[in-house]
Amino acid sequence: MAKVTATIPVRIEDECCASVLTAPLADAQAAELARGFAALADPARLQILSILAGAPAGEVCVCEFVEPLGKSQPTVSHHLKVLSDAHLVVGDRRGKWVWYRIVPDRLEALRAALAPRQLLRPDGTS
Amino acid sequence: MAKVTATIPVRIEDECCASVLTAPLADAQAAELARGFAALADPARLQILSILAGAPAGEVCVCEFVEPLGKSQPTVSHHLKVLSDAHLVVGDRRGKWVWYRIVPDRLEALRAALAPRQLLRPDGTS
DNA sequence: GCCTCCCATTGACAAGTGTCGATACATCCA
DNA sequence: TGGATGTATCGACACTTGTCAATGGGAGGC
Repeated sequence: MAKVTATIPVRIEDECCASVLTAPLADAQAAELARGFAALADPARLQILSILAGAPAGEVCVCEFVEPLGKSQPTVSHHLKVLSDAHLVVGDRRGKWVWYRIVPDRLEALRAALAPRQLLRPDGTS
Repeated sequence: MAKVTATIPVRIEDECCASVLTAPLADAQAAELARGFAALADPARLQILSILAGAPAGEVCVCEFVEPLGKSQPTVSHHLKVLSDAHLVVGDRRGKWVWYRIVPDRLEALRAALAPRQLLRPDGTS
């Protein structure tokens, strides 16, 4: 926030675009957050996270996703890669199988970015 | 969650894809959440929300976005429409200008969907 | 060695998205 | 009524994304 002469309802006079509002959320931070939310912007990927979150052991074998999602195996693998690239999940190979689990910190960071008070301002530049 | 024979670490025997995990997050809910996150999946839109969140009066005139975002007016209008369609913001016309403000409930709903315990399970089907 | 199984990658395609210039619409003022 | 100003829509474009069939690669069993 920068200089704002009228603190409250800004009279509807003749000047609307009074500059104000310096750099909001820095470009780099906005881009980083956007990448995270983009990874969440697909039903299949949300269902993957849902399945992972509901798994008793906290991790699920890749083959467990194919049937519930109703997608082909390459498609499932693609979505897992997107989530993995976004650091929302990590995979662990054990023998023939690969087990994925959620990365709680990353998810929490995205959740925190939507917090009411410091909305989208991880640096506290409110 | 449905029937799971082994409650904990699922032996690495020979059966991996043992069905399990019935419908996770329902398709409709997943699609709805995905639409919400898709609206957040763009740096320009996150900056718009950031500017709105930082505005003293909680609302900002459209023209206030153009300069800080560095995008053309039609592009800004487009992003506002995306946020509006996702019910993340609402616009209010006053005279020549249109003032936008955040819809807290909608944002909170998306944030809640990322909560650790009931992760992505708004219906509590954990 | 070879075969089988699980998963990842590639290639290709349709569909969706971000962007801007041009234009239309809405409102206010003279 | 006409012009000026703020905002939304349209058309077009490049780019990205979700999807699957086909293929490649790693691990275990024979």
